[in-house]
Amino acid sequence: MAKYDFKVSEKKWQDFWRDNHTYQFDPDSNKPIFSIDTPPPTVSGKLHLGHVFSYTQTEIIARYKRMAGNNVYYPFGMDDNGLPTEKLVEQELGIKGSEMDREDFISKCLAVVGEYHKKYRDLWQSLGFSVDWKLEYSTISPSVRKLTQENFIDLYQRGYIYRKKSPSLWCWNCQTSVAQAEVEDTPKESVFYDIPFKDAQNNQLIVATTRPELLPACVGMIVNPQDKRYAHLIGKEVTTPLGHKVKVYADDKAKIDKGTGIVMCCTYGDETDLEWKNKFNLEEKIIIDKHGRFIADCGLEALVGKTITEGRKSCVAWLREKKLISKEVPITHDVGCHERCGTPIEIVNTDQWFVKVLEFKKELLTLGNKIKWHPQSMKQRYNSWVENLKWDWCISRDRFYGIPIPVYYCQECGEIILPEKQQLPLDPLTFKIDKVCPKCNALGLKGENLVLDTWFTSGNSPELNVKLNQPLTKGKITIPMSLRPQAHDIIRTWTFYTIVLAYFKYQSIPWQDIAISGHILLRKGEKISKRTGGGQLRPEDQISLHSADAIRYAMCGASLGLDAYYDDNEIENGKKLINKLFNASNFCFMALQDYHNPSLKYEELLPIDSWLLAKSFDIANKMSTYLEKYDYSHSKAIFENFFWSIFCDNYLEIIKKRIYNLESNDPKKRSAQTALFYSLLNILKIASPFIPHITEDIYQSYYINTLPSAPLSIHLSSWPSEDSKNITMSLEKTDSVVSEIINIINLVRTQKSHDGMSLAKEVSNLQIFHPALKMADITPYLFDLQGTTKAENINIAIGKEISVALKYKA
RNA sequence: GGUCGCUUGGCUCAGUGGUAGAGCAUUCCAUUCACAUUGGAAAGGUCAGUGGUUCGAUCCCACUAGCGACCACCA
Repeated sequence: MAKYDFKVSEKKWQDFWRDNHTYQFDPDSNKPIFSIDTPPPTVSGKLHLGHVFSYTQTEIIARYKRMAGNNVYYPFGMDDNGLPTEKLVEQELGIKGSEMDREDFISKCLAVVGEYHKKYRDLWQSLGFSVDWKLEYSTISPSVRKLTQENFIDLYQRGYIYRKKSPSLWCWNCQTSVAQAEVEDTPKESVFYDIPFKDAQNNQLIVATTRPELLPACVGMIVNPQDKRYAHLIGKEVTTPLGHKVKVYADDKAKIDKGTGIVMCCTYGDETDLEWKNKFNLEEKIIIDKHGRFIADCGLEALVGKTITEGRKSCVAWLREKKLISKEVPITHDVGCHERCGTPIEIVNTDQWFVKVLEFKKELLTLGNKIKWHPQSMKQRYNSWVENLKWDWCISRDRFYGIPIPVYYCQECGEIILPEKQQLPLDPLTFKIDKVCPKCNALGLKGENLVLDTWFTSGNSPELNVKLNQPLTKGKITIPMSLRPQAHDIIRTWTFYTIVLAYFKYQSIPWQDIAISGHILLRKGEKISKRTGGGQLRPEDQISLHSADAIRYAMCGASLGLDAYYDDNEIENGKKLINKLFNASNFCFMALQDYHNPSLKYEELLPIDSWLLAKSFDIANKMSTYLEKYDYSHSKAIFENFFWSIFCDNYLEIIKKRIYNLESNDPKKRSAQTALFYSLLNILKIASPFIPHITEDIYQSYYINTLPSAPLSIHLSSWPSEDSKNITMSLEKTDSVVSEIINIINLVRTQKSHDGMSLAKEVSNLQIFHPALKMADITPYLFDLQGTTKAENINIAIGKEISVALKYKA
């Protein structure tokens, strides 16, 4: 018998599925629709094992749902614009978006992105994902651009989007504004500098700060209202080391026990400074520009033109020289940094566009409650994010490769002027619209140069699925979709933004269910990060080394939502299972050589055969219960136990004598064959969502020709289901006896093992002692029992406990 | 600081209000009739700690400790 060669077979069946459109969405089907809001991966380089982990878990669900009678809508998208993609292109081509014509840069981006589409698609296909590739979308495609710009205009006109010049989160390294969700706390080494200020009486007043370079931007001092040390200063003026006079204010946010208890408020050191500036109506002193450099009139000569880091050094040097630092204490503290580049986020006053979210917290929490979360505990992350929002969603980015904000300004009065919807998609930098300012009648219009946060597009993925590919879906996909699968790191971005946009556009939840997967870790505590991408372990290599089925198997061992390790052991187990399935099937087909005209009548089966078959349906039911809850791991575990332990180790051994020793027309043999024929089919079906290639291979080698009206692919067959009466009848009648029979067999095996005998050692007499079973009970199993134990004679007698005594043949 | 989750044999993890389970690792035994990517078996745990509820707690409750994550703080 030829060995199973996954390298040949996996490719063969992937091609087969593609050529036969096996997973194509059928808009004319009457089956209930199960629609999956697949995550469009960010095109930012290579896909890593983290992606494989999360997507495989969804893939299993898609396959199960299809077999369970649903019309599965399983599309694929690529999020191929925005900052990560831009950086990829800049790195790959050695160019800078900021140094070239925007249109030219974008066309270069599109070319690079096209190559990555293919790479991504190839990887997914090599894992055997049952995606309908005709339903692919890209977030930079013209139709998505149009839809996104329409949405922008729509939400702007309905008052959900506004433009404002205000201090916002800014990454000077990436030269763009960022949203709250893109800020990541990172521990940074720093130093607390004690700097003397002076009060009106010329008394020293020590202020501790980690950001001495912001001294020139100090516009106020804050103390805690309860702090007796400084109570006398509240409302008075103090003098900074630079000679500025600033007033002292009281606010609870100043902690008595932190630093020296007195804080300088600078525009802007952090978000609290912004709060205080607004609360006490302080002036704004901007000393750092958009590029993160100190401006010419920043107020301290030593800082001019320097970056923030250099500026801090120079400032400290300057202060030391003037003997204005009384103490330096090194500390490590968390600093909000840009998740993409690690640069500390600054607050810079710029014109940006925002989506209102702060005033809708209550509604957003209500919507979160209407969605079913799997696992449920993940909802808490969404809740705490919404509850703690501090900024409206900043959707504008000062970058190049993204969907342009479709807005024009009157050059005379600055009025905002929108294009017509039929003109979309457009780039206002190059596309001229022929409009007169409605306010001042001026003619000259200037296009907006900001582009949209890519989440503004991908956060609308349910609508993309509804509106794109209309000829293929015929409007059958609706909101809410059935399922959003994703990993837990993007709850505060993708989950949140999608709920926001679905609320504004549809006053609806975007999906019924959300299934949150965990992360795959390389070793304890070692994440596959956005920046490092899993080191040497490339999915492509792992697949060609171990097979797609084995990798898939290894990816679905951990419970939904839990992080897991990338474990060689699990891959080995997967390979063993594939091998076992192949070999067991070969045995079955050999046993079925003289089995023709399959038909299933329970009354024609021996008890153990109907038991096995009923058991296989029962297992399928149990798996189904788990899979309906997106619990692939328990489902896999009970499959494996059934197949390996019950089917292979016990049942196949039990029936061997009937297969080998009986004539073709013997009803006892035919009974075993019928059980084999149908239970192996069930086994292949229930394993197929997990290991689709090997199961298809086996199915195609036998069932396609023997099963009446066999579907073209095992993946188009239906999940095993049987009249529950047949299952319960067979199981109730025989379950306890069969488990006693298996017990007896195991006891004999143990005894032989204990006696140092081969399991094939012939036994002249097997004496069974059992508290309840009588000869009549075991008679239907006697033939099998003889075959399994190699016993010539078998007797049973009453005994306190179950036990066996063997008399070996000489 | 707040919230959520976790703590079970050497490792990775299931699990249940009624004498603890799996896989891997370890040790021993078997072998030619599907499979050495095999089969059989042994050894290995006071289920993190303390207290409570209960006839009975690994499971329910409270507290404590450790780990992880999310959120907040970050002068």
